[in-house]
Amino acid sequence: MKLDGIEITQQLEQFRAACKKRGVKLTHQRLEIFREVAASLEHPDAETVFRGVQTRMPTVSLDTVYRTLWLLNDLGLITTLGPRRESVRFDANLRHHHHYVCMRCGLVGDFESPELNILRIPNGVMEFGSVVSTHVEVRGLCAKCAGEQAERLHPGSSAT
Amino acid sequence: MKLDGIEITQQLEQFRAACKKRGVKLTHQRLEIFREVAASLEHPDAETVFRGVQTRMPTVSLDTVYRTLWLLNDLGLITTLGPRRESVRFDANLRHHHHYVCMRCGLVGDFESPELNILRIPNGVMEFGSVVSTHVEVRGLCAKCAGEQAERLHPGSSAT
DNA sequence: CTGACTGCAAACCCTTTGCAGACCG
DNA sequence: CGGTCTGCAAAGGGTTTGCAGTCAG
Repeated sequence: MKLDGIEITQQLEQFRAACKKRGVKLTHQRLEIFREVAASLEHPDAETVFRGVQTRMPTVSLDTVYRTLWLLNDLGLITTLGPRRESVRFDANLRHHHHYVCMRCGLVGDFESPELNILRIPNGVMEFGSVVSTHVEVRGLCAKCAGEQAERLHPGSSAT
Repeated sequence: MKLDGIEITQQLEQFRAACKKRGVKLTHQRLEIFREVAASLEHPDAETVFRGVQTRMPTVSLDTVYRTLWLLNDLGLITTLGPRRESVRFDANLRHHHHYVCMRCGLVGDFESPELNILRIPNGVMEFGSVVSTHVEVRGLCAKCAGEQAERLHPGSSAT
C-alpha cells in the first residue's frame, strides 16, 4: 500500500523531472494538484481533487484541475480508471464473462473461462469487504489496430 | 460465443415474459431496441443502438433509446460496462495493481498480487489481438455498505 | 521579458426530464 | 378507454475551450 510521506516525496521528484524534461512549467497550482492526487488513497474525480486543493489554494479553478490532471496523465505520472470520456455502453451477455479491451481503439470483446470465474483472491482484499465475483480485463492491441500500426511502420509490407 | 438467430429468439421470449411479469408495455420501439442490443456483439453505446434501430424505425428518438436501455437494465436483461454515469477518476498508483469495487457505493480500492498479474488467459482470447496485461476486478459489498445493510435489517443489533 | 499557464465564462457533449399527444392491453 | 409510452425540446451535469491577464524560467 501507499506510504504517507516518503513515497509521495519521490513522486514529487519524478514530477519535477518530468516537467523539466518536457519543458513544462512547474507552477504552484500544478504542484498542489499533483500532491493531492498522489496523496489520495481513493481514486478521486476532478471535483474531489478540486475541493482538496481548494482548502490550501482558494483561488484555483476547476478547469485548471482538469487541465493539470490530463497533463499528468500525458506525462505518465497518473492514469485514469476507465475510458477517458465516453458514453455508457450496454451488454446483453448475462453469463459470467470477461473482457478483452483494446488499449488503442477501445474495442471490447467478451470471453468466458470457468477458471477465471473462481480466482483465488489475496486475503488482504477481504478487508475491503465481501467478495461476490471476479472479472478479468485483458488489455492489449486488437488485431485491427495491430495491423494499422504495422502498416504505419512498414508500409506495404503485407497485402491488404 | 453468441449464436445468431436461436439465442436471440430465446432472449426475446425472456423479454416478453419480463414485460408481462412487471406490467411493462411491449411496444414496437422497445422490441426493436432490445433486438438491436441483443444482436450486437459489440457493447454499443446509446447512440450506436439508436443509429442501428433508426434504419428500421426512422421515427425513434434518442431519448426513447436511453429510457429503454435503462428499463432493460432494470429488468435484468442487459447490464452496463463500467459505472452508470460518473466522472472520470484518476489514479496515482502506477504499479501493476487490481481493483476492489463496491457494487453499492462505487468505492474502488487497490491491491497487488504477483499471481494475478500473470494469469493464464484462454487461447481464444488471442483472436482478439495481443495480450499486454491482465487486470482483475473484484466486485463485492464494502465493509461500510455491508454494515449499513446489516443495520437496516437488524437495527441496533451491534454497537456503532 | 516572453511564452506558457491561469481564471473566467461560455460552449460542448452526453444524458435526463417535463409535457402533450399516441398507443398497448 | 386508461394508463403507459413516445417524441419533442429544453434543462442538466461533467468537461473542454477561447481569451486576456499573470507568472515561471
